[in-house]
Amino acid sequence: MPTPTDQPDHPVVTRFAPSPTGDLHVGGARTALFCWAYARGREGAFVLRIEDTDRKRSSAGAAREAMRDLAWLGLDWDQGPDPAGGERGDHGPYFQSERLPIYETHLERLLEADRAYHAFDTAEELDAKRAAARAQKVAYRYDRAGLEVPRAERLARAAAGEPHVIRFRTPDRPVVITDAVLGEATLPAGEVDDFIIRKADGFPTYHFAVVVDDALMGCSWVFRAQEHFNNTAKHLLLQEALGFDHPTYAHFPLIMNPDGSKMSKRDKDKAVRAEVRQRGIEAPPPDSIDPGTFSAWLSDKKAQLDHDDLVRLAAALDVQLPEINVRDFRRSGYLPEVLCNFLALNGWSPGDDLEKFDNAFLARSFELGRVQKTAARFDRDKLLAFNLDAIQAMSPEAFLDRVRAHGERYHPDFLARLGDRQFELLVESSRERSKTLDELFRTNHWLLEDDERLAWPVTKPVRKAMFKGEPTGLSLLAEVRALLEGTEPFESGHLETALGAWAAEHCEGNLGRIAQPLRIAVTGGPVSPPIFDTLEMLGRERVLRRLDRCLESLSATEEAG
RNA sequence: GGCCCCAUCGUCUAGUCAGGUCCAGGACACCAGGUUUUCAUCCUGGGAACAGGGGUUCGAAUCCCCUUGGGGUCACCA
Repeated sequence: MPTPTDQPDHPVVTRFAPSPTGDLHVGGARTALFCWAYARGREGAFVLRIEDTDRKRSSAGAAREAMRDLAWLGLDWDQGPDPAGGERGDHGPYFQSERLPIYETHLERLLEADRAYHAFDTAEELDAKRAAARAQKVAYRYDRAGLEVPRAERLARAAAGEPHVIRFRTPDRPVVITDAVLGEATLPAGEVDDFIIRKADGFPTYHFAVVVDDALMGCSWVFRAQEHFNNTAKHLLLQEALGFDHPTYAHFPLIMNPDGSKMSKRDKDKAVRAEVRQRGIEAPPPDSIDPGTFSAWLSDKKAQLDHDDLVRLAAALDVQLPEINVRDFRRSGYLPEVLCNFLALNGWSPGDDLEKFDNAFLARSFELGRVQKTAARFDRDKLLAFNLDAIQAMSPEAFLDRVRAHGERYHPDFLARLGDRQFELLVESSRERSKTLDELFRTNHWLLEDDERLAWPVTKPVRKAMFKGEPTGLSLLAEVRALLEGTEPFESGHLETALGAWAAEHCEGNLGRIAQPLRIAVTGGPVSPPIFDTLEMLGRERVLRRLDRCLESLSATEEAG
């Protein structure tokens, strides 16, 4: 049973087959990206199949979201569900839950040939055996208890409707797996047991469905994550029993957290929990999440907040959630083309010290021989640097469009409170300091703050800018007020000229002496876009009001201590 | 624990398959300077790795073995 590593006569058909049990994980996204690239680079076809054989955990919503995420990444498929309705391709349906009769046909063949059998073990019996194996520190393998029931009886009991599963009768011999990236591996005989191929609820298991579908859909190349490597033996055996050709397998290295742990949705919960614990928080911040939910979560270390609550709580605590799923990266303001580029670099590289490229290049250049065998640790800092570079390379117009689209999706309230010109100015002045599309929404709350409620907490940089030096920033502020009142028009360029001249006279030409106190006065803190833009965004009236209140507030502070 | 796989800077990686041009290259991060009205950017420079031990060979990051370390898997989940 040779597994072909090269199939010159086969058209290239790859597939991505997510299980719609939650958001699309970045690891899954990378698998999809590589599958897509391989097909696109070889005039092949890319199939999307939804593996929803787990009735309890699958949802149509998750499948829709996965398709939306793939589309966002720029990955299109030739065959599979069509998000607009219906499906593309001739080998559908592409939801496994709709293919039950097909699986039954092939199951029947196995049953008839006695290559599979009905088994009536209860879940409790199996659990007990597993626990026993664990206690003895040996690997659990199904003991074929089901085969002790004579075949005729098995058939009769199944026909009578007794609950059962169907198991594959695994041949007792070693299995050689040939993998296009890992090479050859031999699993010794007995390593693969009589695994279940149809569950008690009548649905096929992953192993059975994947083998049948890959064969029927003509998928000649199976790419997936390394966690599936050992499963390949089961699939190879099933293909033989069913008389199917073996596809070429390639297993990609896993993508791990920076600390080497598995990247999982739990990490987000952990990040928030760690922050809550570290700050000793005992009740949720006002307007975040339900106090009952919060305390139940806090008191149970194993509990996980649902995603929306987590996002709300993280926002209230100003905690950055680690991005795990594609939609997390989207929400954080990463560019899809950058995410693809970076994801491709985790596990593959084109060589020649080249690391910036687009999906078209990836499609042209991707080859299995250059795929890494070792797990990669996901470095968000480097991703961020890539995202920054891409943003800096964008035209101001393109950046404006993309930030606006991002804002409409994730910060509609922010957008609604700004005038067009105000928003454009904010975006323009933020571009060269933006690492993500989301950053300017997070760091410019001063713009939305009510003038009458703005406060000036005296932090170290504030003290330095306002109270130190001779004259102090605070006194310079009082002097510059008249200038601001008279500058016409109240616009960035004019303000720059006027304040520049004023600084030459009053600050020995050192603009910083007045810029920083001004920034603090009008924003409440030491960080904002360039000062002239900051002033224009606010407008004269608000600038003066904030200035007056600041003078009042900080003069009192200065006198007090 | 059984079985399978893997191993180059802190991280992603080039170089490995066809041994010499590699006292190991790039990027991110880091450190030190510099530019800058804050922050961020930007510029210059720097430290930083072939896991260890045996072989094979004139010659090993590259081939072989062992040790160590890491990962995967052992579900009526995929």
